[in-house]
Amino acid sequence: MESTDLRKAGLKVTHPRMRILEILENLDGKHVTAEDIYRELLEHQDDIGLATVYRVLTQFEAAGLVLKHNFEGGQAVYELDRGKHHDHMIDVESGKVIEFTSEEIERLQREVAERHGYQIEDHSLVLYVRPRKKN
Amino acid sequence: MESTDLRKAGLKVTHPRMRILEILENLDGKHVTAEDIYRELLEHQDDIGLATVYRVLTQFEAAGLVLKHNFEGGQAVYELDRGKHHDHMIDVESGKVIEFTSEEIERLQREVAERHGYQIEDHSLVLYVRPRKKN
DNA sequence: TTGGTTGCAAACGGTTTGCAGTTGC
DNA sequence: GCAACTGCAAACCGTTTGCAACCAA
Repeated sequence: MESTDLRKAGLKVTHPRMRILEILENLDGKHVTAEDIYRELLEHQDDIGLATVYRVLTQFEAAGLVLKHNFEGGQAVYELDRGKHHDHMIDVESGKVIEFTSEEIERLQREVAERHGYQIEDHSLVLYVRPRKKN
Repeated sequence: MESTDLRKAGLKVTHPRMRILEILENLDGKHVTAEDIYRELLEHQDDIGLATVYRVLTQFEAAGLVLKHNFEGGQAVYELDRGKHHDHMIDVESGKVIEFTSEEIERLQREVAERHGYQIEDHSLVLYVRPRKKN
């Protein structure tokens, strides 16, 4: 992912955008808040404002480059959209986020929607989990 | 649902609490924001502050009397917890919220969690839907 | 050259909180 | 009587916006 992706999205290739894209790429699977990115930038002496981080993330989302999630009504978290859809499981003890997919669940969702005369536009499935007891 | 429920929850039976409980009861299935309740109270000349509405809803949630949902990062919406678990489908055109249940989806969720060594504590499933095209 | 982009500070909107006065029990 | 509760206004916190300076094309 590089400057081409930005141009394709009709966005000028600027330092803030490239740096934020880089940071998102080096996350493999982790999810970050706007502030996480902002702090990371500060640590590397990049003089990029928090407002810019928000603006860039919003543009990236609109361009289909990143996904935004609103887990448990606090801060929004972002991740690069690598194309393969997945849902999330959050370990409530450690805060760890696990990604998973289930074609069967997807199918049942479509079925339920259809049964009500609808078609699915989007969906959000989050499991809040706890390490299994070994009783 | 009445004063008994409040006492059971260790809450004093006050006018604000009773009124808010009443309003929640007369919703059958609809979902309201704190402001919705506040406006409803104003219309009936109840002199109850918005802060109180928030405090009462938070207490009701902790007491297991109401459910709070954070659909699409705006305002939180509340509904009375009538015991039977359900998920939500939101018609993105009209904003209408439809409740549904699917024991099969629930089962698959438990399976997925188990497969990762977890047990489900809670979950949130929201389908954003659109009336089916008659192609 | 110029329109998109940026940093800053101020505004925003939903929610929470400190406090002094009030009320249920 | 006294702890629980309330209304009000101010604080909070994540996010957005107005604006003048800046810079990619």
